[in-house]
Amino acid sequence: MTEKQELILSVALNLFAKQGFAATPTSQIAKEAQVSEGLIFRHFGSKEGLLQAILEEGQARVQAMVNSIAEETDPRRIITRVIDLPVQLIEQEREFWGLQFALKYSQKILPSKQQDTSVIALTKALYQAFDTLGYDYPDKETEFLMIFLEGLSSAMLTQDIQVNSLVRFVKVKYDLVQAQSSKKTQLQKV
Amino acid sequence: MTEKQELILSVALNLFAKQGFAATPTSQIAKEAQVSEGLIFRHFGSKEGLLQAILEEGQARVQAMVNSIAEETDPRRIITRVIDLPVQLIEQEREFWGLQFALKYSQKILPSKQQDTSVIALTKALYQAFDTLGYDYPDKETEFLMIFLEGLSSAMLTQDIQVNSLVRFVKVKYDLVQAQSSKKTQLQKV
DNA sequence: AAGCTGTTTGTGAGTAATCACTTACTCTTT
DNA sequence: AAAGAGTAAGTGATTACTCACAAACAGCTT
Repeated sequence: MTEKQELILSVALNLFAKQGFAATPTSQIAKEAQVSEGLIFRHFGSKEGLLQAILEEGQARVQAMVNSIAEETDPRRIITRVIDLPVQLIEQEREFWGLQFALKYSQKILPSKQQDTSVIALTKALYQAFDTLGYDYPDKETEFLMIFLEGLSSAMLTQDIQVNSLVRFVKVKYDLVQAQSSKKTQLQKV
Repeated sequence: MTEKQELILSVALNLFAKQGFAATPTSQIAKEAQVSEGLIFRHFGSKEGLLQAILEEGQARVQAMVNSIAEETDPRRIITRVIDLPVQLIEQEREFWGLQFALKYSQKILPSKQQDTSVIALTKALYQAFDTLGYDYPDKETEFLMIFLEGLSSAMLTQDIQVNSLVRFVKVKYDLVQAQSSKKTQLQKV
């Protein structure tokens, strides 16, 4: 991977996230990366090939974090880390996730099965955690939390929300941390 | 509004939702609507004007439903109807909402202040409902539910989930309906 | 009814600009 | 000297949009 190759990837990610894939011409990528347009096609074959390279690079980093969560044994730690995961990922790579979410709604782009397996692994870990903790409907509880986290990710990308206080609130609900005041807000388990 | 004008709007919505705004040429819209390409520009001025017309048309329908919820007085009915709203909207106009979500992540398109005011009105109604019911942190509770509903909408558009059972599960959590079995899963209020 | 007139609706053939991509070539590294 | 990295100048196809003109329709006067 040469310097210019990495530069192209980074500039392309930046522009795809900002303007959208279809609305970003390769000529603009070349110009801002200060390379010839032909180099993009030499390295990545096509504009779609460039997109795929960007997506695969980002996906590898996710996989590592997901695996680490799945190895966890303490159910409360699992739930905590699943909640923290999207927040960390988006704070680290906001542009990448903005692009991911934008692509999600255009049925043209293939979702690269790796992403599915990540989500499935996370779902399984969460289910076992809720089950171990004695929740009555661990499957629904899992689905509920996963969908909330999808909304949280979306909100982080499109609005500016106070993530920390909201995450704390959620953790209190799931009895993962103590409430700050004497009042209680947690979910009732049984 | 002539027949062909409505035809253009409907075909354009269909294609924008399926392929994305930038990836859909006006020539394709004209072809599938069986009108001359010039007619699109006669009626809507530009491709962006066409998009705006589509968005404004859909937004009017939302406003009516939101207003009706805000007039509600019973807090439990408010929460129930806020939860049901996105499900109904997406079931009625899946393509329109697919387009809305896709546009959300491309910073280019203006979000048409009307959408903001709808969300604000909904947020206010929800806050008052939670407050009336004696929830400890009605603001956090509101934010939490709104973000979950954003995730629910997203999930309805991109996966196929069993919405009904999930919505029921949520309503049990908020004590809006009875649990089917003797087990309890609802949120604890105080 | 019939004719006249102005406005709106609609068409088809343009247009310049831009698109993704290619090719012939040079430079750099080993 | 062989191979990959990099470039500049193209390529035809496609893009959003325009324009000159025709058809349809409305109202108004005979």
